[in-house]
Amino acid sequence: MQVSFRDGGAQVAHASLDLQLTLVDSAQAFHWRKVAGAYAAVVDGRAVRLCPQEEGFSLTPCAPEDWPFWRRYLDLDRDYGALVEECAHLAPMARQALDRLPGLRILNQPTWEALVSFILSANNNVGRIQSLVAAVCRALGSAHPLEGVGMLHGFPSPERLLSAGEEALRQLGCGYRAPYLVGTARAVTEGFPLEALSGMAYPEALKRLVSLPGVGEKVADCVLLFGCGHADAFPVDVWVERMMLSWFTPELKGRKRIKQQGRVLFGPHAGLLQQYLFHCARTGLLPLEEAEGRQIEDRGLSV
DNA sequence: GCCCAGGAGATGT
DNA sequence: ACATCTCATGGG
Repeated sequence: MQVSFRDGGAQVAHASLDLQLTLVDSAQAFHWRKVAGAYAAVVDGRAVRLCPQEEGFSLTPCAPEDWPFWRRYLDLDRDYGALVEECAHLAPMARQALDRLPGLRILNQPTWEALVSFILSANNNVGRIQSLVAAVCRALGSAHPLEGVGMLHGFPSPERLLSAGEEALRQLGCGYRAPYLVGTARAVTEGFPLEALSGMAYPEALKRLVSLPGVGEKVADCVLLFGCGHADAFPVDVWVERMMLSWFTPELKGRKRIKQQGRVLFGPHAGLLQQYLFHCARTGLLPLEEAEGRQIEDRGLSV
């Protein structure tokens, strides 16, 4: 990987990052806006535009001192080839999922941003999560102008969510998740150790997260995987449940047991593989065996 | 109208 | 421990 800085931005030569797949289609983040073939968002207060280039991508603006942040966010230091080798012994569907999605990387998002996103994701579909996150950020997040893009909005701080209140969040379309967001924001302002989660052992970090309102085991695992660097966290939603039953462990009942099985089968990077499998199942890229009473229809996921 | 969506929380057994 | 309900909201 080679990086050069000019005109206030960074040019990155990197063969293995698919921006559309990683930032938009794979549903690990919901706030990236597509603008004329590029991708724009505010992350941790930094407005940026990512643009695919021949043999890599550009990042604007990006001062040299900001580069380590984005490098970490995009998980560019991980050897995804090693993940493929780790999974060589697994069932064919696991290797196929990895083969089918070159350039999918697992983001390291700010913990608070992942937490807000996945509280809003509960019993909701990807398209609506995207528009809901956008509405909350636009109404309550700080505005950042970006040349060639217009105004971008970051995630509102815990203090801002708390002062906005439940009713304002309902007005924005959060529904019954509004009080969850307010309660979690309050806990964070009162000292919940968000930044310490990445340094805790997985079971301890999970226990802390599920103590927050609106955070059950699935949401907690998403926050740990996408926002705390816990690559062994294994979120089980409806798609992962269907996928596991169809491809790996038929007749295993209950998401708790499916998660346990996934963690044992797939090992310390189970969460990374989970994301490949999740995307293949949800988009129909790899075929799910038809379950009782459910037709596999063609879902248009143009986004 | 019904069913579904990267579920969580409360209640009952 | 497990099953069942309800909770907003919008799209198919």
